[in-house]
This record gives sequence, structure tokens and C-alpha cells, in this order.
Amino acid sequence: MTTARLDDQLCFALYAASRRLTTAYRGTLTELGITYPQYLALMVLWESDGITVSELGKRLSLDSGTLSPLLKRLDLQGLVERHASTEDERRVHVHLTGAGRDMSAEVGRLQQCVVDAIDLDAEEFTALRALARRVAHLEPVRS
Amino acid sequence: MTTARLDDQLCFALYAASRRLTTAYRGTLTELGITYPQYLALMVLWESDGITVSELGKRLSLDSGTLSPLLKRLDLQGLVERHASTEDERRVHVHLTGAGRDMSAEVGRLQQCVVDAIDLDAEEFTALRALARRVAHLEPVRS
DNA sequence: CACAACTATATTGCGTGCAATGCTTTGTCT
DNA sequence: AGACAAAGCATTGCACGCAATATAGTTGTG
Repeated sequence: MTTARLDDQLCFALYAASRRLTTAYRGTLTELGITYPQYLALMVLWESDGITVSELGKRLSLDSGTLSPLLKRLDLQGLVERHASTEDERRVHVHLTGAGRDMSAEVGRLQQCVVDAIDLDAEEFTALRALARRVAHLEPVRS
Repeated sequence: MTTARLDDQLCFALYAASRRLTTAYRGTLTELGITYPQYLALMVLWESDGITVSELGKRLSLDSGTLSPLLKRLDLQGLVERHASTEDERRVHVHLTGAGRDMSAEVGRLQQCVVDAIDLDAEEFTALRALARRVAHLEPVRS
């Protein structure tokens, strides 16, 4: 049986592509004082301010083990606030501050800049995004 | 200007897809006693046994800050050995042990299992891999 | 009402990624 | 040869991801 080659692997192509795009965002995001996962969390909040930690986790496919410290850092930066729900004190709602909302504008230019740097035309861009989404929503694999 | 939505972002689709595939591998790899990045490093060594740390880093787009501790763990597991080059003592060559070579066979089935679980036909698979490679090899982005 | 089962979040531990730094060895220049 | 920059790797520090566990609040059941 032929040995599996790294460059034949879809998983490595996606892993390398994801890290490469993250790197493309890193410079500007660092100037803004946030990381790439923090940026993703803010993007969800710009759409859905006030959602709970678990709802945020569903959107990002991240659990509280990742989100709790991430949100704590966004809180310390003054970009979000966390308040326990009044009707269910287990839940924590995450709200944007003014500074957190304002950051949305700065990021619009960055997104366009990264998209422009990607050497894909519109159809390729859309096709890649659609196929990646399909993989992202795979059912659990049983071996 | 319209707010940027998470699900429109190519970067998030790739980020989510990459993590999803890594999760698909995790169960079996854990039984084998290795992690997903360790598996990638072994895959390079199955092709190119005895390369240096920096050559391995070029193939994986990882630097010594990531690879040095990773290789130390593979070494402690008895899967690789590291030896300083005789002609240039700065370089460290990484060699597979017998156990490291043997693991190649176990992994072949896993790869096929994950590929089968991906709900993509052959053309979609190839197209996604090719597009992801293009993104992975992007030139540095200047903002 | 007591109490077990369940839910939502937080904490801990470990292995990455990556920037920054340090150390050793090699190459270069004079 | 001696000085000095550069290369190759290791180490440190910080922020994820994620499994495992802990904690507090809620629900269901008797």
C-alpha cells in the first residue's frame, strides 16, 4: 500500500489555508489589540448582541473552555460586558460596549483588504466557501 | 456600510472546516497516542525520513517554536530520534524509529475512513483541495 | 419539600501556533 | 586569525482548542 502523502491530504490543505488566512488578519488585528478568535466572537456579537455564551459557542463551534477565558479578556479590554441572566442565573449574556461596537467599522476595510489579496475570482471564492462549509458541517465520524 | 457577517467570511469557513476535520481524526489518533499535528509531522517523515527541523518546518509551515517541543514529545514516545548533523552541528536531523515507521500502516485505514465520511464527490474533493492550496500559498498581505 | 438529574458556565491541564529571545555554530570580511 | 553577522534550533510567554472536572442554578420526580 502506498504511503499517504501530506500534500494529497485535504485536511492539511484546509489546515494550512486556515492558518494562512489567520496570519493575513493578524497584523491589523494586533494593532487593534485583539486576536483572530476574539475577532470572530466580536463578529457574532455585531450581528447578535446580548446572546449567551452557549449561543455564541454554537455559532463558532467553541465550548466554554475556550470562550470563558476569551470573553474575560474581551471584558478586561472593555469591549464586552457579561451579565448573568435574571430569569436563569446560570446563563451569561454577552453585550458589546461602545468600544466593541465601534471596532466593527475599522474591520470592514481589513476584510476587503484580505479578500483582495486572495488570488481567487468571485466564482472560485464562492465555491471554496461553499465546499468548506460542507466540510465544517460534517456529521460525527465513527471509525 | 453593512456589518460583516460571520457566515459570509471565507476565513471562518476554512477555520471551521479545518477544526472539523481535525476532530474527525482525533479519536483514532488518540488511541494511537499522538495528536493531529504530530500525525502531520510523521506523515512528512514517512516521505522524507532524516530531514532537518527547518525542512520539516517548511513543509508544515511551522517554526521551531512549535516543532521543537512537538518533536521532543515524539522522541519521548519512541517514534522519532533526533541527531545533530555531523557536518553542521546547528542542524538536527529527525529519524523515524521502527515504531514510527509502523504507525504509517495503521493510519491508512483512518484516512480512507475520514475521506468516506466527507460528503463530497471526487470532483468536489479535488476542487476544494486545489482551492485551499491556493489560499495556503498566498503572498504576504500588506494592509 | 427533598433530592437526584440536568444545564450553563467556569476552571484546570495539556498540546499546539507564534512572537520574541537566547545560544551555539557557521560563514564572511578584512 | 579575529570580529561580526547570519543560520539553526531551543526556550519562554501568551492565547487558543479541547477534554475533564468543578460549581452553581434549574427542573423533574417521589
